[in-house]
Amino acid sequence: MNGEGRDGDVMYRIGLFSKLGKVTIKTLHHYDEVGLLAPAHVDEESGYRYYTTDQLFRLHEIVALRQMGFSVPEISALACGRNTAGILQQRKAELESEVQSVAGQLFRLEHYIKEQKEGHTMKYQAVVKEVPACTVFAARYTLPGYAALFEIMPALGEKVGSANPGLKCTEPDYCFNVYLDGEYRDTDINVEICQAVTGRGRDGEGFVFKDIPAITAVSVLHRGAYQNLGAAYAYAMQWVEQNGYQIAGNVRESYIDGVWNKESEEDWLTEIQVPVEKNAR
Amino acid sequence: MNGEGRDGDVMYRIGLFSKLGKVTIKTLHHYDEVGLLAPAHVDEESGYRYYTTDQLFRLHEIVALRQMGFSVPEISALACGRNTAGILQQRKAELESEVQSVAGQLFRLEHYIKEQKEGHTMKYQAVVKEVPACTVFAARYTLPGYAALFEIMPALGEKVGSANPGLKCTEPDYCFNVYLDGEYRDTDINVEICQAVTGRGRDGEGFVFKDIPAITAVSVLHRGAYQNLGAAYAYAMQWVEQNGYQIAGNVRESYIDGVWNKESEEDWLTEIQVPVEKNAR
DNA sequence: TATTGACTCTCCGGCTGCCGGAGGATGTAG
DNA sequence: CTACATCCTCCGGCAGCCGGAGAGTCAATA
Repeated sequence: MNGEGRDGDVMYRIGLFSKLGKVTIKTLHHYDEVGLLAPAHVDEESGYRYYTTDQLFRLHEIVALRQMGFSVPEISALACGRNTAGILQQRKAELESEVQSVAGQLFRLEHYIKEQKEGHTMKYQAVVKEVPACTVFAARYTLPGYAALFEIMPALGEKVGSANPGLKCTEPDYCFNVYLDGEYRDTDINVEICQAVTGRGRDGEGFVFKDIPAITAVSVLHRGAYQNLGAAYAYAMQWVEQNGYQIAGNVRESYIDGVWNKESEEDWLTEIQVPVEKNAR
Repeated sequence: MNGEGRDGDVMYRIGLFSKLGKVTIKTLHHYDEVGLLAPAHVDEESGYRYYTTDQLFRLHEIVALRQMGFSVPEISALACGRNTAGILQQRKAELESEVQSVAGQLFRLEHYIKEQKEGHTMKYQAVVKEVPACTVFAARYTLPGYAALFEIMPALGEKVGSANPGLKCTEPDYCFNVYLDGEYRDTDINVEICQAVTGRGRDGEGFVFKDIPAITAVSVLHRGAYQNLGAAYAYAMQWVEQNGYQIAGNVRESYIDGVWNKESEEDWLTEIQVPVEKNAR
């Protein structure tokens, strides 16, 4: 019925053993292949695998570790006893960040569902992205109103260009404004205009070059005229707050499509980038 | 510099577009292949993909959904607007159970680390497993002590067998006891002996057949003499409590190796199975 | 003793959401 | 005209198995 090993132990064939341990035959094959759990005996002729209850013990250990989410190589390492504490701590850290991440996903999904229920047209989508580091030239202005912005920009470009011949904008273009006022204003707006370029140049009157570091940002795209940008800002800010993030820098308003390449205001495309960090729980 | 579409829109090649959207080229290839996001235009000769800022909008939506953990087919379905609410709810349920599961893993790992720190020899490993449904014959006894158990069992087998010729035990064998006393006793022990068989038979004097349903159980293996089983019970119970489970039925003590096939008590192998359910948070 | 029928073996491919690289075509600048 | 960057299409790989094909084994029956 059951095979007998040399030492008289009961030997189970893989099918029975898999039922004893409540794992599939395929899994046992796999563990054999990767060296996690070799059968006590393999018949040389038939290739049949034979297991003993000792293996059941080992299997239990493996399953327990798998149920904590360890990978097969990790379990092998743990079995050899190398760097046990390190592996455990590392897995703990992984799990902790995974808890955060799954909770975050759930939060975002609930936010999304709620919005949809409230009948929003899902005009905005917030996305977390990494914005790479870059070099920009920056100029500060106090403007009478938003309209003045796009009169200034060509002139600024000209000025910087003539002081730095050969200077090039990045491709794709990355040009953004930072509003320096803590509050909303529609007059006397303090603004910093930044334009990403391919290398540093010499500072000039009213503009400086800076290297800005990479950031993590929540990004919201806005299509249409600038007068409605407020809604995009509101959405982004609300999203940040409700999804467990914290604002970690000045918000950037980045111009993708605008009057320079689209006739219709409806086609203008602007991206709000809110630098963020994860909330400490 | 940038291509121009028929309608005058700026067209981006895949590299620039990937930088605009902060996704890799490979990802865009992939989304094209699976039909999630086709480029606005593909050059027939060169095969080059060209994207517009419209696609950027769409891409944003996709990324947002991916960041909530939706799969590609789910996003396709959401895009088509079929069964939107259902998919959202399903994903929500998935995420909720994932939160549970990851928290559970973390809990178990912490338990494991703590044990290891306390210098336990990791004698026991708890594993959650599904125990399949089966048919058993069961008999109840009040025993003077544990030793009596294994005198009774052969006789019981005989009795049931003679009343039901042709009856066979399952393979692998599954024989367990359930202690009916709520507390520990070492005398006047109320016990139910169960033996899994391949089919129902006729009830007889002192024994009945029953179909027992599948359960989820926490399993702990114990190797050695029965007098030390207490430690395994203690471990199992503590584990259940500390890892967010709840006892959901009578504990089974299942005999895998024993006096019938192992000479040395040290080799006896017993499995404690504690039927459980997840705690409602 | 041949024949079932239940097991088991070894490949091989597939799942997800991409990544990495080879080998070759295209596009743009100097 | 030549670099050099960019792009294309395969192909294979990742983790931890699952499913199936095709062939060999084992124990018991007819």
